[in-house]
Amino acid sequence: MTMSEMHLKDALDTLKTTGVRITPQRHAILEYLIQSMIHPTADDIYKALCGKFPNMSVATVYNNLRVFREVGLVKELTYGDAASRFDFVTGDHYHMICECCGKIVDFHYPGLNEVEQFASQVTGFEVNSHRLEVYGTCPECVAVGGKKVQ
Amino acid sequence: MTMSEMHLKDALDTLKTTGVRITPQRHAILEYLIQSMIHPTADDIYKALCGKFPNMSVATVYNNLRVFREVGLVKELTYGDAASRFDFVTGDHYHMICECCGKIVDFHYPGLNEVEQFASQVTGFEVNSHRLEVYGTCPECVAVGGKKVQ
DNA sequence: TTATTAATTTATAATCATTATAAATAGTGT
DNA sequence: ACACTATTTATAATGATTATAAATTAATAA
Ligand SMILES: [Mn+2]
Ligand SMILES: [Mn+2]
Ligand SMILES: [Zn+2]
Ligand SMILES: [Zn+2]
Repeated sequence: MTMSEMHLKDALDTLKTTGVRITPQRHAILEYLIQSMIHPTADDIYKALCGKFPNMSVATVYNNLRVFREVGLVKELTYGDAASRFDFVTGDHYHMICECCGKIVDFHYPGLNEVEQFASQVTGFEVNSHRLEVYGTCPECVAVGGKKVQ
Repeated sequence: MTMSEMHLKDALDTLKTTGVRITPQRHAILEYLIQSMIHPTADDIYKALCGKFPNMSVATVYNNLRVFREVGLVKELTYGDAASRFDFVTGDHYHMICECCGKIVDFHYPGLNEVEQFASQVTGFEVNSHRLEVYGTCPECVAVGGKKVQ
């Protein structure tokens, strides 16, 4: 069994135990998210699957992404004006984002617990989580001398 | 001269040297941003000033916030569905955000340069900046047993 | 297998932050 | 005060996301 197949099986199990029905659309969205490396938007997913599901509504994609987020299968990466992007959850990692072409690349880094603790002490908040993104220019965009777009 | 007055003077100087005209609306928006502690949305600013400027358009607020961002006077904090919030730039700092009431509190922390360097090495990107936010529950919301809302 | 039932999907309209447009107005240097 | 142009205003448009309600279907038990 490949890694992707294992992730899919685990995800379907999670849905089953959470009492969420497994529909062909949900199956396909999960499958797409697991194999995708691009951190797709809802519309990316819709476009990728509307060949297989000609009647599927964008609302279905949004609805299911919300369901997946609520049961912890998916993380939503939100940005201002631009559309949210979705990341199938496998483990903690951070994102490097190209300000020229929008590419998002994963990277792992040993936790930032000390920052969380420090922030908690100095603000008095109870800490739940944190979000770290690094912005820059990807090698491809550097090569063609790309300028900041988004 | 108070700190706020100095910030305002510096900001107006920046506009002058950048060739951006100083209008009453711009003056008022800057003044409001400098004294505000709440990291206001464009609409917050609009509501706060439309008493003084009964004919001002929301578009004016948005336009000027973009101008201020472009000349480096203001940072835009973007979130998914929710409206952007704006922060008058005085120095580098991070944000602690209450997931219950939405409050945003500043905190300072010695740079995360090593994370930037690490990320650059491992991804091959040229790094420009990073964004770190810590999420949790503020003391007030903890006191009343508030639950996660946004 | 079939019937039942509630969850889900679909189609469509609504929402809401933000941006675009064009005409009216006003800041700045002379 | 004048001329030139940036800015403001009013309004419409955009685009991502959500709401609604009717039609469909997954899951479960008889
Ligand atoms: Mn990722
Ligand atoms: Mn701040
Ligand atoms: Zn790039
Ligand atoms: Zn709070």
